[in-house]
Amino acid sequence: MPELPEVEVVRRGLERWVAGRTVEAVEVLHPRAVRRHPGGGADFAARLRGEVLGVPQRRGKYLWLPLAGRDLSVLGHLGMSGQLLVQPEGAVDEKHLRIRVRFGDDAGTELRFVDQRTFGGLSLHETVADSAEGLPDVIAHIARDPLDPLFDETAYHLALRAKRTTVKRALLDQSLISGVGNIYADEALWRARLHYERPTANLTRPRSAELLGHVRDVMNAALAVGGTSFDSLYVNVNGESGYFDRSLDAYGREDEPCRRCGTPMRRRPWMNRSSYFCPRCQRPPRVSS
DNA sequence: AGCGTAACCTGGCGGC
DNA sequence: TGCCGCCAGGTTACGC
Repeated sequence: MPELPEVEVVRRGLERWVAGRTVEAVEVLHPRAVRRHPGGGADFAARLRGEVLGVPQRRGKYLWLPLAGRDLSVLGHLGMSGQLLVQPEGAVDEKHLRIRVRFGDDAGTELRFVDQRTFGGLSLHETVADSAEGLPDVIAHIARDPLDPLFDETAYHLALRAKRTTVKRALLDQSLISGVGNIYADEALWRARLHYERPTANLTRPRSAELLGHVRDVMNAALAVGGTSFDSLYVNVNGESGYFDRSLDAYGREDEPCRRCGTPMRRRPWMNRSSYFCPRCQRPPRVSS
């Protein structure tokens, strides 16, 4: 499932393969793939035609392509199963091909948005007025991510202290810190030896700094090997799978021995998903909700 | 207001 | 063999 490292791998692929190219035609093959676009599929296609794509940017799990010389950006989110593929023109359509972008050059490739579960999509938005990188206005509420040099660590800590919630919820709250999903949340919590239901209100500054360090470490490790893949759904911009799943310490390891202490790892239903943890290294808070 | 939960969606898989 | 229910989870709408 694409989280920050996987999206960054896609962003780099787009930078190499589509930045600077001029859009010739857009086909929207499924309405849900453009449901965040205010004008619908026909409007999306019409407004993108003729535009020149700038250098792709990313914040958390969102990525966008600023349109050259315009205060507009194409915003993308991969959702659960989205892929952005650069394919040869004429290659057989993928089963779940949702959007095709053809270019007015002779490079011989096109950009495809493929998405089985249709949680992801593309849309066109005006950019925030003072944003040099062309931040789309609809994601202005998304916090900077932990790999962003401008991420405000002090503000993050103070927000954690002010919230009356638990630590994993706070890690997944994209308005506090972006880019963290269920997988990297469990990995960082395991590294920090924190139970997912620990209240954030009494986290000390050193403890939250340590947790943030683990979030950065696990994301950088994933980036180094090109993202994570658990099945054939996630591939990068050129259709290459990542290999980070082989080095996960917590996620998906129910009943397998903790890599620190050997205790069988556990899985608990949590927020319509699962939390994986070591019952010995990650003790639950005294008062569990 | 702030926090927690349900719904959106598809296909793989286990069980019967 | 085939069908049914469960599971995966990022985001947002909604309710308390």
